[in-house]
Amino acid sequence: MNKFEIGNEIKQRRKFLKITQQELSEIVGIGLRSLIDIESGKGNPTIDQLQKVLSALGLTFEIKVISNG
Amino acid sequence: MNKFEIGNEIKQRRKFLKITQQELSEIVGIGLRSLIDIESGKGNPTIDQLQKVLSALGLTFEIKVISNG
DNA sequence: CAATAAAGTGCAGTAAGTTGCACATTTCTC
DNA sequence: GAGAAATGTGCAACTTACTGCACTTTATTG
Repeated sequence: MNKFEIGNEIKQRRKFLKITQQELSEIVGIGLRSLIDIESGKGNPTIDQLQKVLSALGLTFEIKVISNG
Repeated sequence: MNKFEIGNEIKQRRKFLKITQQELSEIVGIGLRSLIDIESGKGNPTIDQLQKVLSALGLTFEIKVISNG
């Protein structure tokens, strides 16, 4: 899962919840500009920022071992 | 999953693979100091850095919807 | 299609992550 | 338990992310 996929997941989820980037940025407490960059995959956010956004959207992330099955 | 848990996952995996922090930092191409901070949960790395470390360890991460089931 | 809202961009200042160094502490190994 | 290896810390420089602003482009709505 790369930055673009992450951005898309976030964007999809935000749209599903029917909120704007502006609204989400205010809910999360990060700059609108940062959120835009995250969603477009152009940014390189810190874990804290990513966590905040995911959390606000009812999302979370897990670490997994890459398996061959 | 918070930064401490992430750090622990990484540390556990690294030890499982029997490599030192020094070695892993060289494999990944990041500073030893950064890796130490990531493993201890003190750092706040960018996605790029986290991805590099996870990838080198044969790990990956997924975004999931938080469910009530 | 005109008006408005939403999304996206370049830029520059501010805040924060990254790194190596020198050193301290903990953990192995004999 | 001495010596060595691995892990961890404070610090300062260097680099990069974060943010708001002014503006452009792309939906959306009447």
